[in-house]
Amino acid sequence: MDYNALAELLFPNVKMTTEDIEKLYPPRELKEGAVVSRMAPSPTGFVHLGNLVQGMTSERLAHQSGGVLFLRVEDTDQKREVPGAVEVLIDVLKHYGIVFDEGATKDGDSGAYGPYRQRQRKDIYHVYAKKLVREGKAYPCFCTEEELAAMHEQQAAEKANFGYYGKWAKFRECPLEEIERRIAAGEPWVLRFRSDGNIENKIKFTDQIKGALELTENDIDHVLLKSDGIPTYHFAHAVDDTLMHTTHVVRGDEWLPSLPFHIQLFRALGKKLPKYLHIGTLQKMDGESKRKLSKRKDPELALTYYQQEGYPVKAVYEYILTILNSNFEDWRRANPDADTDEFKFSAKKMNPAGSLFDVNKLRDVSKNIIAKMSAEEVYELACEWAKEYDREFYELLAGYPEYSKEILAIGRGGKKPRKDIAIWKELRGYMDFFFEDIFEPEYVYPENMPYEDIESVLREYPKYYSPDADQTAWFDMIKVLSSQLGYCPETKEYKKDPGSWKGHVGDISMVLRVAVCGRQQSPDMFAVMKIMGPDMLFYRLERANEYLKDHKKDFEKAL
RNA sequence: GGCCCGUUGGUCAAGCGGUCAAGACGGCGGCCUCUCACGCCGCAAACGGGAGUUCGAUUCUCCCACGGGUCACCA
Repeated sequence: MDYNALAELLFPNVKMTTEDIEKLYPPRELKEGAVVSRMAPSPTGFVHLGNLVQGMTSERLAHQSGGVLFLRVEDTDQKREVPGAVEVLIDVLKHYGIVFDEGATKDGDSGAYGPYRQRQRKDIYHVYAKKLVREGKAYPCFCTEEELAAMHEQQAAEKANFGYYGKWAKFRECPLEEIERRIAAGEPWVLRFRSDGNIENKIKFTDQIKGALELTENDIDHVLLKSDGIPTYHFAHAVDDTLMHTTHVVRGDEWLPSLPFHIQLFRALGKKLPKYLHIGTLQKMDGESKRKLSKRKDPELALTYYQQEGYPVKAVYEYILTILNSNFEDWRRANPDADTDEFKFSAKKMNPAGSLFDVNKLRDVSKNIIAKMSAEEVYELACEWAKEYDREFYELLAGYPEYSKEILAIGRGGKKPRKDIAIWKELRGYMDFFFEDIFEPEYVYPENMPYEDIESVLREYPKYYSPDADQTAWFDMIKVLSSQLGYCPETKEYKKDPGSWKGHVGDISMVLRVAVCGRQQSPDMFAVMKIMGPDMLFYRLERANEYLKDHKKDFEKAL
């Protein structure tokens, strides 16, 4: 077989050589040990947790080492591509703090190693393809989809391994004349790799995460170029990561099965293999068993889901960091205020197995992060979220900024900050009673209290309240009111001798809390009253009292 | 089915030949407290199974089981 003739037949318009191209992609001038890595997502319009996990790993490895992180869009599958997906992708990644040094941007590309969109690199792949053909390492295949499907069935029936290999590789030894004839007839073809592998052979390989691996050689003649001339992932990966001088390829371990093929490809091209980090895929609990998170079934896989729910970006980021490097948690405890970039990220600490996504843990991380924020910061982020997802609440926050911030400042700062909310979505429910417009009280009072006493508290309390009192004085007055009504002013004393009292000061406070907040849980009542001011406070007491009177019968029935 | 990866409490996980097998989340109980949220204290909870190697295996080897992934002109 005259491979040169075949190469000319297949790629008559390719004049450049690989050397010509490689001159355009000179080695990067980086210090020793600098990692060059990339994110290489396909633009399907769906950015998921896996993308972030992969992206964060690449980002840390690159930037921590003084290297380069770039974004390459793998748009080789035209069928699946969603219009505008690249923009969405860039926006979402930016939102999560992944900043690229070069690569695809919203208005084109930036960087010296582009283009960074694979469809625009078609000609480059063809130069390498032609070279492989000339060296007898690739050949055209004219099989139709139907023929391939029939082959698959046949293999299933014979219990043979699936794939285009050995005797199944119909066009592997096709004579040049036949190829010429078919091409002249306009038959579509794909370019296949001529594998020299044998499944009897094992190859040793060291993955940066999984460690020493023993893999079976690839004997399948995979497709390099599809019939539209666009490369498959495999071929684009080998060519691009060579030209762009990627040193570390970070990807999900669903790629592990194709690694032997990639190793072959790099060798066939005469290029150095990058280092690989195969990350275990994120799992989720599905009934009794674990499974890979799926785009179709699991909304929580989409990054936009976390935006909608109102998880702060930092929370998602830190949670993923704890999954990636479990010692991050310890580091965080030791360095509560340090920037996450100061944490020494290590590929060696990464778990070779896939981990289960744990919403509880995410919530915990998120609570801690929100608890550490200033009222100002909480306000800003909450507004940002509400503007998009809870317009009514947003109007209130934006309409009363100072008031809102005072509310958000309750129990904030100090050694033991309140940890009430994990996501912005919950903020409304936490502070709604501060706003008359969205106040929805549920008047449920302590069970041990008779109607008359509740009524007395609601009626009498204004006489005991002074807006100028400090917390001690404020509480002392509640104690006085308690005594007047026969309730023990000291909880401890009451517990020693419950028989002598109708109840204790806590019960009286609870009545006030229910009347003012419309529920049995609230932050510190002193702060609540102070922020509300006497007008609103007294109004709430009156309103509660009216409600109480209106429902006197229900109340007595319940007793 | 072939190939590959994985397997420490419910979950995330330390461990890298000798430990009473960390810690975190969650759960439960208690303390603190005007409720809640914190905080503090405590409890329950694990090395998938079987052979080896070894004085000694969670740790090394093999087999099995289970879980996962993958076998496209998708990435």
